[in-house]
Amino acid sequence: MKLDKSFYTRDTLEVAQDLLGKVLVCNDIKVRIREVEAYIGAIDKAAHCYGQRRTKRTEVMFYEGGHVYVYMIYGMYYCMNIVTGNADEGSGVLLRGVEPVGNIDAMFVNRYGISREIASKYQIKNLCNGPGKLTKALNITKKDNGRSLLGERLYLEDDHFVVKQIQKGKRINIDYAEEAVDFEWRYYY
DNA sequence: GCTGCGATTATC
DNA sequence: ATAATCGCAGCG
Repeated sequence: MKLDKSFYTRDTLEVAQDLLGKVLVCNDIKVRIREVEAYIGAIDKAAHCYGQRRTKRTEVMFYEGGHVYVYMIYGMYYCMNIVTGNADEGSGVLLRGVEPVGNIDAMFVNRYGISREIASKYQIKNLCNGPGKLTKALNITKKDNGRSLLGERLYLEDDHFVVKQIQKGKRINIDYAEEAVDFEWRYYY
């Protein structure tokens, strides 16, 4: 079942936890969400849109929940967020890790430019277990910034997979965020 | 215009 | 532990 708008326009921390175990569909590739981090601009110094910082880059973060915020990091990688809550809220959830569900071969080609056999030195375990890796594996780039998750190319599915135990902890690589470094908004299983 | 740096990754 | 690599935000 495809998730509709009402799934995304809720409290960000609830959406973040509910995202775990859901299936992300991108063209013909499917992956299951394993690790996420929430970012809430109104109170979160780690968020790009902290303090209503509305720039060309962060504009999408202020869209209504159910859109995708993609930005480039370190000049080399893209990170993908799912925008949550109401319009002008400025919050979202970063996808930090997923696991392959369908069309793993295409993911290998996207990641390494070669077939899975030839890329045998690389392990499936490392295929998409990071924010920059998963966008590469799914071929998600700047062109997807602002895209709706209610469309055809990119959307989420609930296949009734049950996550037994959700783990939580502090977010990764946000040392600059002062008190927000201690917010336990990273969820995984 | 300039500058410093980042919600990362692969490799040493 | 460190290089790779460039768009963005802040400043002026």
